Order: sequence, then structure tokens, then C-alpha cells
Amino acid sequence: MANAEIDAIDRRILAILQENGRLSNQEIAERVSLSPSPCLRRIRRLEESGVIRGYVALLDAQRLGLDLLAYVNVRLEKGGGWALSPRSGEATHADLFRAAVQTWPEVVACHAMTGEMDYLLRVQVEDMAHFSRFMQDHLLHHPSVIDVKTSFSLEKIKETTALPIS
Amino acid sequence: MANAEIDAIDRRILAILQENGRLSNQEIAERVSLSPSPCLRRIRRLEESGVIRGYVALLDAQRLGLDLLAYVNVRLEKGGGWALSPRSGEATHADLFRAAVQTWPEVVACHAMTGEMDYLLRVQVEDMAHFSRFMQDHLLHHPSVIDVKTSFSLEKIKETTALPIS
DNA sequence: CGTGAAACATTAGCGGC
DNA sequence: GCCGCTAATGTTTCACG
Repeated sequence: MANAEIDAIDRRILAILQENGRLSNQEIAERVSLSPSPCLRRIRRLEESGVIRGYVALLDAQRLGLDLLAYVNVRLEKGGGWALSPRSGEATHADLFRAAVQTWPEVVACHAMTGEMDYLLRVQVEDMAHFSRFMQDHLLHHPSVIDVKTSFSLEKIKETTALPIS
Repeated sequence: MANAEIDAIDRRILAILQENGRLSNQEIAERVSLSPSPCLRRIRRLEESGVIRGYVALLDAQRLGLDLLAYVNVRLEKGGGWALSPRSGEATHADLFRAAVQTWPEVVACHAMTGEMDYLLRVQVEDMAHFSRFMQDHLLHHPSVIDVKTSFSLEKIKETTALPIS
């Protein structure tokens, strides 16, 4: 669990794995000029220390009928939301909103942001009808939400899960 | 290559793989109540049809020293950029900008967007000093860029590569 | 860090529903 | 067409030098 140092070979292993997470250990070992055993030990260490968060398959949203990607800026009420949940004296508007976000599957990402708006949501849905329903039924209906500003993605210019580790 | 239909079992396989891309075929087969052979055949078909775009390892940005995440809205000059590359009579400002984006490793995502601004960039860097350098040396220096508006991520509320396929 | 052997997973071919 | 069995191949993983 202790965060051991990450040397140049570790970096190369990470760079390979974040492009192709299914290469065999043998293949990776070869590319970084190591034999399979020490290579696997490094990978396991990186996994257990949390540098490697996990392995996933990336799917094609359009081929699954998810043709609409929206970025939604959200501004919240300031202060606590006590009027809404009188018994939980601790719950703020932010707490309520964050909990709600976790339950909405359309929201694939949400960040608290600097600037005029408080949150930036990435929303992935089938089409405009579904987006409209999501806004009406969930986002605009949420008692903590004051204001929203939406932009839609016209074209994906670049999109990678690989971090810049050179 | 022909887009065969995606049935309920395919969906379950996809849902499993986009959460954990390293489960063995045996394990997946068991979870969807199939024997390994047809399960593997389905997975291969999904890979070859492009529904599964690939497999990657997800890394922890903070543990790699990438502590700053910014979303940068960019507005471009309208019209062609002929003055800049007199020989390529076809290159517009948009073309030039998109090509440049591909060469900047800090930009992990870029979408053409509706609304006041033309592009939304997701920029991942070590710290504010690096961000400042990126802006000065690349983004603000680019001849097609008119205006930028940046917001910084204060906190990651939710972040998943898994698409909502229920 | 490297070697070797056991355990495990993937994969292709064939028969049956 | 799609499923499931079996057998061969390749890979991961561990103990040890």
C-alpha cells in the first residue's frame, strides 16, 4: 500500500497498459526488455498501490444507440438544505446533489468546478427526447438546482483515457 | 463488420466487460449462464464489429503527479486560415486547430460544441505552472484561437468509462 | 532478477439441438 | 443458425537458484 517510487520502467509499463490493457505479461516484458517474472511483479505492485485503478473495456456509444453527449453546467443553492430533510441537520445542498448524481446512470462524469457554475456534468443519452426527460424529471426537478447551462457535443475531436506520462 | 444485432446476453457481457475488462472468458460465461465457447464467440463478434473499441488500464492521475484537471472552452476565428498556409487552399481554422489538438498530449479530450464557444478541451497537467506554460506556449499562441475560458476541477464527484446500458 | 514446472485460460474443431 | 464438449496450445504464476 505504501507508495513506492515509480521508475522509468514502471512508466513504460503504464504507458503500454493504458493503451492496451490486454497485452500478455510476456509481451509487455519483451517490450520493456525484462523477463516475465519481474515484469509481472512490477505490474502487481502498481495495481496494489492503486496507480493502476483497474482494467476496463471501452465501448462505442453510437453503436449502442447513445447518440447524444451533453455537458451540463449546474449551479446550486448556497447553504444547507435543512428545509428539505429536517432530521439530517448536516446535509447541505451540495451533499444532496452529489448523492443524487451517483444515482443517475446518464451522468457518466461530474466535477465540482471553479467559476460561475458549481458543477460540470457529462451526460450520455440516446437522443434529445431522452435528454429532455432527464432534465425535466431529474436535474431541473432537484430542489438544490438553481440554474443549468447545457452544451451538446457536435463532434468528438479527441478522446483518450490515456494520461500524458512521458 | 456487418452490425449484427445486440441481444440481452450481449448487453450483459458488455456491462460486465466495461466494469472489469480482465475477467476470464470462463468467469464471464458463468455469469451470463453460457459455456465458454459461445461466450467467447460473442465477445469476438462484439470486438470485431467495433462495439468493443478496446481494452485499457485506467491510471490514477494524482498518484502520477497529474494534480490539475482543467476544462477549457475555446472560440476560434471564423472562416479559412489561408493566410497561414498559403499553399493548402483547403485548410480552415478549424482544421488547423484540430490537427494541433492531436499533437498536445495534455489535451486528453476535445469536443466541438454547440453554444457560445466552439470547443471544449479537457486538459490534464501536473500543476498550475505547467498549465500556464501550456496556455502560453500552445493554446493562446495558436493563430486560430480567439478566446478561451477555463474552469478547474475542484473535486471529482463521479467519473466512469462505463456507458449506461441497462 | 531469471529459470522452470504446474495450474490455468484461450481457442479451434466437431457433433447435436 | 447457435450452443456445448473435448483436446491442444499458450499464458500466468509460483517456488527456488
